[in-house]
Amino acid sequence: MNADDLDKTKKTPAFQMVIDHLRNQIRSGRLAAHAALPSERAIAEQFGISRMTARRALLAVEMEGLAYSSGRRGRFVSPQRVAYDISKTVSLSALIGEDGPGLTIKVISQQMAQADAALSAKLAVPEGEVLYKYIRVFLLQDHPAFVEEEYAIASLFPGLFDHNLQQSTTVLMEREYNVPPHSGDITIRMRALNEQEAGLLNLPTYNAGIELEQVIYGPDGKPFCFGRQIWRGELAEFTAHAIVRR
Amino acid sequence: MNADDLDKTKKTPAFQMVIDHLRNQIRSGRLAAHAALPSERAIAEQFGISRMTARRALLAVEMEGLAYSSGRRGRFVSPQRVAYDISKTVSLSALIGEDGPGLTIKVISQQMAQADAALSAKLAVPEGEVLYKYIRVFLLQDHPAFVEEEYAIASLFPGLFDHNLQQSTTVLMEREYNVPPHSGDITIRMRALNEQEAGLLNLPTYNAGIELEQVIYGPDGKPFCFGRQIWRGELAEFTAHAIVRR
DNA sequence: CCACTAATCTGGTATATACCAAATGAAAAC
DNA sequence: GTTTTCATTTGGTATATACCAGATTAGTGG
Repeated sequence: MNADDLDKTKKTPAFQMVIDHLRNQIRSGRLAAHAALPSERAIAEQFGISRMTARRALLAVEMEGLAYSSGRRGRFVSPQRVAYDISKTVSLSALIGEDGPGLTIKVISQQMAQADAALSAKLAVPEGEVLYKYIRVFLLQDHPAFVEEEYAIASLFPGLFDHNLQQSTTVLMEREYNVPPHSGDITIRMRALNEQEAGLLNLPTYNAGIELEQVIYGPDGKPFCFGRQIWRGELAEFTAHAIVRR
Repeated sequence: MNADDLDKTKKTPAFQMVIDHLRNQIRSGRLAAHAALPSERAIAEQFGISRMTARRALLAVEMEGLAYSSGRRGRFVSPQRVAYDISKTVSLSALIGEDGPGLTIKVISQQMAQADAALSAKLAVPEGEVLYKYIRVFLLQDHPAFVEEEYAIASLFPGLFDHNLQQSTTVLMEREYNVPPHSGDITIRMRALNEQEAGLLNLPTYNAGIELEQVIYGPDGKPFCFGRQIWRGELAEFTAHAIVRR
């Protein structure tokens, strides 16, 4: 498809037609995950449009989750979404398996923190309660999937920071502290990334991602951990099995 | 805040600073839901930037879910998100209550359809099985929240289309056909809107929304209904309670 | 006061151009 | 063959301008 195929007499904007073309190319399976897409300038020349219009089409395809931009290196075809059953597990790394072929966890920061009003409500602790706070990036095949900011009640997990946080913390908490996750309260919404998240996920700050917040409860029904994951929108897929209550 | 406050010697792009300003204005609560935001041209003049840059900031704020654009009428502050507990109910209208003060359901189309491969898999029926297909928009206080495309097995609901579809179909199916929803399988992801969806939700087609797909099962464990809801991203918030299984 | 028309405002689409800065590839030097 | 430097390519940011078309407001006439 090229400039001759852009029917400019129709009502369909040029950028839409380019979106359709790119979408078809990606969805056809002809391009592998992480395969490079043509540059803004190449598309502009190919279709006889301005670079800004080409850019717009590429941004839309990114928005659709079919592609991602990687700094000045170019844009690439997105890998498949990760299906995460939120009604069965509260730990993605436990789900995928830490020894799975593609999962990498990077610790970005860790520190002691004190519960503010919001956190004290989430964790059912008094304001000022000492918490562990750690921020990590989860990468799948070296491709950042989501950023997680998590808080754990310090009194329940003495010496938590002496352990390697590049693993499932729920598995760690169960193994080392005998605190198994029994249930979780989860909230999912779409929102924009902040600067740090965007930087860690290699996305512009105004991009939208999917946020998954969860409070994890132990067998005694008390919360012990609160986390926020912000996912690249094109990678996230959450499933659940619901039993209807009346 | 105006042009004097845009510090152009810093590294922060102008559009980011305008985003921050708009975001603060909206989040401060000084603007009510559905209050008008300044136009692109007004912001460009106020901050001494180009209209394209102003536009970019406004689009980002929309993307963040804090505002929505309404044709050529302008941009407005988004209403609050609707929290929808997907682990308890499979019917949003039943949740909100059809006699609730703000819910309106509009039927966009209805027709008989035949199950293709994908639908036959979802509904556990043979390909070619006769289905009801209906597309509806759900509005909250006259503001479109999501578009739903739903399929129901025709043999289970004779004369379904003789009923008013401007109501909860799960409630209708239980009341008129004694087919109560027992459980559901739900999938949530982020994707771009197609043209029809975008038109119905008053959004540009390249905008991302949250898609919620669900298969509804009766007490006999057989699926009877499959639906796809595509939500305006700024309005959706899904919650769930998970029991951890090992 | 109401209806119609014109003017104005709004967001939407597109372009050409300019510049920046990170990343990559090619060429030159050791 | 390896390292360094330069050139090119890439996405990112910004601008001024043009035009379109829907929506609203203002003005005019009955």
